[in-house]
Amino acid sequence: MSQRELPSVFTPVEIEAPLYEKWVAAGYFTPDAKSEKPPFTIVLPPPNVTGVLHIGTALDHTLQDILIRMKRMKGFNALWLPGMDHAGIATQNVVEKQLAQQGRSRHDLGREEFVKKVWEWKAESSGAILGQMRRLGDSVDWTRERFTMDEGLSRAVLTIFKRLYDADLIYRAERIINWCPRCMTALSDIEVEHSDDDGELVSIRYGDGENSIVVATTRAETMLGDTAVAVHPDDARYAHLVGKTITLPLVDRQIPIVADEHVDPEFGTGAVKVTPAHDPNDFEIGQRHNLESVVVLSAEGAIINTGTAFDGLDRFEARKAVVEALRAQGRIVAEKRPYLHAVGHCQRCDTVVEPRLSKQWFVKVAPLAKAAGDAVRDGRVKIEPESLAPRYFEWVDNMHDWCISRQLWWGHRIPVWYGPNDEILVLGPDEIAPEGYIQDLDVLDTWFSSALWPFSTLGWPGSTQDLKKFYPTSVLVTAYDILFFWVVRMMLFGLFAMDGVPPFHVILLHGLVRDKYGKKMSRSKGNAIDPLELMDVYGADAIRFTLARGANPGADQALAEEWIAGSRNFGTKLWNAVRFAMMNGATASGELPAFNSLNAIDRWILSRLNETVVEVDELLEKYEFAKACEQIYHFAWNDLCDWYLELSKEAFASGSAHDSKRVLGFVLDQLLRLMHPIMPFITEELWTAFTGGESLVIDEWPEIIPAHQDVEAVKFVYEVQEIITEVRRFRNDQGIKPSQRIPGRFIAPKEFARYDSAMRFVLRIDHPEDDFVLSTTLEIGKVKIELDLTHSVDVVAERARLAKDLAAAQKDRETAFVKLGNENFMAKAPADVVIEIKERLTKTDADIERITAQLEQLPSA
RNA sequence: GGGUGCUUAGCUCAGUGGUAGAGCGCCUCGUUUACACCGAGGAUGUCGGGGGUUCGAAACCCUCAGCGCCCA
Repeated sequence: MSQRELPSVFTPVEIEAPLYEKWVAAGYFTPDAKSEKPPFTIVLPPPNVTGVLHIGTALDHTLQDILIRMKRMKGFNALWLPGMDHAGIATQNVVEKQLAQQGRSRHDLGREEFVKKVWEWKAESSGAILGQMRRLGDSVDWTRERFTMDEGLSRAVLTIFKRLYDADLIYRAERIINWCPRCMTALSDIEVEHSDDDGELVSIRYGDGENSIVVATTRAETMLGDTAVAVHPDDARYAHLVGKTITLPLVDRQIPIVADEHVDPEFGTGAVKVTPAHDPNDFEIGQRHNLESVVVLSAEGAIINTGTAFDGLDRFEARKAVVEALRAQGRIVAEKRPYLHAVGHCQRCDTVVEPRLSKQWFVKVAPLAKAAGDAVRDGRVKIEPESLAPRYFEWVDNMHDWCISRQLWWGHRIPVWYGPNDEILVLGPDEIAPEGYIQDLDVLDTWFSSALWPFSTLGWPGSTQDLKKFYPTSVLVTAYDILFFWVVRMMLFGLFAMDGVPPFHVILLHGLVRDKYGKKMSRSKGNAIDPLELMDVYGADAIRFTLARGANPGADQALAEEWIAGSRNFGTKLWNAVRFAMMNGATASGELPAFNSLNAIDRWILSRLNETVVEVDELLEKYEFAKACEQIYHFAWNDLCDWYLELSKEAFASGSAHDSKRVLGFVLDQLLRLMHPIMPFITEELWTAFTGGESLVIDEWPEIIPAHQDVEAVKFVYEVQEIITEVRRFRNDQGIKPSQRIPGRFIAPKEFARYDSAMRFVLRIDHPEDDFVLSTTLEIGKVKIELDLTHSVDVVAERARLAKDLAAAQKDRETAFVKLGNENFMAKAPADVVIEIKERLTKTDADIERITAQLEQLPSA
């Protein structure tokens, strides 16, 4: 196979896009459903159709791509299935904003026209993230790309809805739900984000004189909808009032005072106002005491139905107005302002969410959540890292019923028809409603369809070949903060729809990407990092390697541009190493020479390579991405570039490196394979140039060769490294420039003779000539090196250097000596530890003797 | 308020009982024909505080302090 010359400078942006297009065109990412190879499946947690690639997504995708590429190289029938969800609220918001610019609303268009507009928008402007995934190198199968609103996936939605309804797991009820007055829709609990906001806590006196009671609230305007005051049944302060009524100020309604166990007598005055239509706890009190629920807030968040002057006021204006009116009546007994308290915000638009009584469709979660919890408890699904499992249990074991109605137009319309006499009819995919029936106006929560993703994308409810082959999926990869958003929901529906077979074997959770100082990234703080900009500068491989290298199991990682530059530098290093190898005739073809016939340095690098392959393989299988990257980095940069190439240079230069050319070729070939899942572009470019092969994407994972494990060679090269490091240190301490050559004599056991020229080359020590004058002797282990320094030795520097070594040796000796003198240690420590300490004592004794002798030989300063 | 983490070199982090590590940063020297996106050498830590267990603790236990996250 022929080699292709590499340019001297590596330019990632020039090679990446063409390589990616080549891979896609060749169909490398498309698995064969008919293949007998074992399947390995990942479904991409569907990104939002309005979304763009941010740094957290880049991490998520990098980890998935590493796994899928490794498995593909290992011979699995690997499928990574991409697609997007339709993101009901977000998408509708985008299109509504566009309409608003033309001064129109969706109501001007009507439902049908509006939905058509959204589809048009989707066709033209959505999916930016898909293009960005290509830049990152995601090896997804584009031929299987799906969208939650596709015909097939919509069919899945209708099917599951009917099945759940028939199993009594979907119901309609009037409940307190989270309402976003801006998006004008109900939200589920997890679409609400709580933050501690400044507010006010006002204490209001209801009633007068003996028959008065003080309640406190942060939402004064809701008092207009109060239908009771509640106190604890054992609270003596209010015993005389329970059962009586009191006049609700401003509204002049008589409301009862009820006793309820759930009131905390310690909190505030021990009395609470009860607004059943606008507070979940109050709603429950209302249920228990048959209280009326008075809705006083409109969908837009304005006061209604009170018959007071407040009707029509926005809730926040009303809050002030109500407090003023009460103050005018002398009913405000206390005010705390600002008062820090938890306030719910709409995840999509940040508007303050209003709890509001309304009729919605719900999924009865308890039985499904029980199954989802059990699947993890009994080990059918593994959460990685295991330490995050409690978080999962905490969630599934306490999950509330799931409100799935959304008052939107973009999404799957709820497949429920209401008959003329209030009949309720739920229709499956191919069923048609009778004459006179009207379909529910609402659509389903987007996650209702995302929850089906692991099997709807494979053809369910059809019984397809893909479904048989690729379900259940192998691993689902996501950040721990969105475990609940879709992973739990996929579990709920997967177990239900697929007869108890969970949707994935492993849930792999990774952390969040933070800024350099571990702070959360945000646009407003200005510390956000845009992966796309960074890819322009450093290339996709650098981003991928950096993110993977920071990915410790389940832990957040800090990221800074400098670290990415470091990864780019690593790529450049590798590039130059391969270039150097090719210049020197390294080859990846032909038989590897018999291992035992090789010199120790070749055996050492093969041994280190094998160790690295074994470790990286194990680590990646355990999802230890950071440690795997560390191993690769260390092997490539330190072992291979710093030592092997340096120690081999002399042989390459003198043309005596026949075997080493093949060894180096083998090492690079294997290393590039090992790195390919993490840095696919540069490895592909180098490997195809170096080996002439077709593509690493579809080539084999590096082989593990136990016969290459050579402890003796590793030990020997370690000694060589020690010698070289010591001489370099001496040269440095003496202020001898790296380029200055020195005559010197090696006095060493014969096993070192073969490497004499290699060491001389690295150390720039020439063979002694007739005029050699011995100036100083270095002793390192078994080796003595006599040097002729034309200028005299810097005695002071040398004395300092030796004194430092002596002190270190003495300190080590002392530690070992004390241990060995400790009876308890000798009696209780394991034998191998005792032996190790004894050896340490012997070695330090010898070192001390040697260094002391050297010091004595030095002329006095 | 209930859970749950974290605290190791200037920064970001590894290290689950046997002489404290990595990357980046820092200091010195250096263009030696792969690479200055580089090479060589170097400095830097009472492992948050206190107590305990152990022959031996960064690691195990208790306690205090600080920071974070999730849920309410």
